[in-house]
Amino acid sequence: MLHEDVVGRIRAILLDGEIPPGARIPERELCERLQISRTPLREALKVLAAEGLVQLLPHRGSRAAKLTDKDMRDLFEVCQGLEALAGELACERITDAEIDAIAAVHANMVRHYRERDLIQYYRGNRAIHEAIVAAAGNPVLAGLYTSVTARIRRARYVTPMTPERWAVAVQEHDAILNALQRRDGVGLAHILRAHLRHKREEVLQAGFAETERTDLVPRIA
Amino acid sequence: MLHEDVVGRIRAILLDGEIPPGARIPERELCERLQISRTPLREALKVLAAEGLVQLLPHRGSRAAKLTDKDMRDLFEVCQGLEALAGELACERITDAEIDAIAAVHANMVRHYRERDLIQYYRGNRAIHEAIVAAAGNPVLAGLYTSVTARIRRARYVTPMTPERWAVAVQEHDAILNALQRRDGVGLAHILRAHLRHKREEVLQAGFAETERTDLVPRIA
DNA sequence: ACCGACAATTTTGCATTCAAAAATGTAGAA
DNA sequence: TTCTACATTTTTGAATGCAAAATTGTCGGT
Repeated sequence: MLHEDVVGRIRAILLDGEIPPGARIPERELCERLQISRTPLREALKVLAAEGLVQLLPHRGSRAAKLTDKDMRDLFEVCQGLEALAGELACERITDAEIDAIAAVHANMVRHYRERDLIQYYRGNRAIHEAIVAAAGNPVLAGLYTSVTARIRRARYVTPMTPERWAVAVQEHDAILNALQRRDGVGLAHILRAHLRHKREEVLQAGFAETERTDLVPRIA
Repeated sequence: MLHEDVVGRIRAILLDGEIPPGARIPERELCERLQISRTPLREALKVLAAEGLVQLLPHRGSRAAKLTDKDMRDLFEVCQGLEALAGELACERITDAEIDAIAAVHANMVRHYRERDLIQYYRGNRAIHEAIVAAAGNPVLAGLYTSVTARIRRARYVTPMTPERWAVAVQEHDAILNALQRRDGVGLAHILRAHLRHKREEVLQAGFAETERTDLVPRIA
């Protein structure tokens, strides 16, 4: 197995929550499962630690990183900035065909909304955001976006929405598509930021952060 | 030596250009120099590869990454986005004391400009940009900024400037400080973007990219 | 002399091994 | 019984060893 594949496999395990945030990462088990020895596994863990998905504690092994409220806020904030930038660049560079493709995904997503199929709705939703970033034609930006969004993926695409919030989100997506079609970069950036700000507020309100707050858990006695 | 230190040492060696872009990274030599074995060295190289400073070629070792014109453009583009975001956030969160500190560095930098001391000018320049990012109070943003700017540091802070361009850059910095003092986030974001766009144009014009363009080098005969 | 095939050497990537550190378990004293 | 000191076990972090791959060097054919 290639180094990048090892990193990818472990990343997937972490993102799927198979090793939940805060849990210790069992080196020996993962070695058996991936059929590799500790050397390449540990190389991968250090890479993932640099990405922020793994927390390394010297002489105490590694844990799946846990996000505090502050982390979540910071990540969303950066994500807003990256998507806004992507939106502006995309409007300069996107082709008509790419816009049409996004419009199709959008229409499909709206259908899923009408059917109240949250899973499928989120799938389309994510595809649209990623397509906009891809259309920006900037691999550096795309790379940062991937690593930042990976860390908030679960919060962003799992949180249930109130009917009101969901309706607003769909409206925002109409506006996003509209700005794209008009190639209104500034407008698109604006909408994307608001869209993500709303999502962030929702996520934080839902208390989706992963802190255990052991300091608030009273000891027995 | 701690893992993070190993990464830092090698990063420094690469950023100093001691191993120039495109050159092979001599594993055995580095091991001796850092007094470590190949295992921790290779862990560090994988981390640096994930950062974009090192290029790994399967079964062919690692090289110091080389930036093409496109890479340079992309990195500057992202840097613009990050600094603009940092500027907006900084205006919301910066304290009066922090602004005063930046104003002091600014005054000093202007003095170095009058003395035509490019080295010292760049030092202050960089300190100001970093202080703005720090004032944004977002460690995630700061982290991305660090890794993106590391890759363009040499291009950004070594390129000589024409007297005209230098004068304009100083004016832009006046405007940056002014926007900060007025806590005009939108304005600051605007100026920072323009400032970096100009720098990027300058760098690209100077042909600072690190591509060898072997395809353009005519063979003998 | 020049090119290509084959052998020798080097380098890479990973498994294994080993010492040090941390975690765990145990026994004895209060 | 409960706490602490000590021994045992486990886990971590790094060095070494080994097989596979790539590079280099050599030789024979043209």
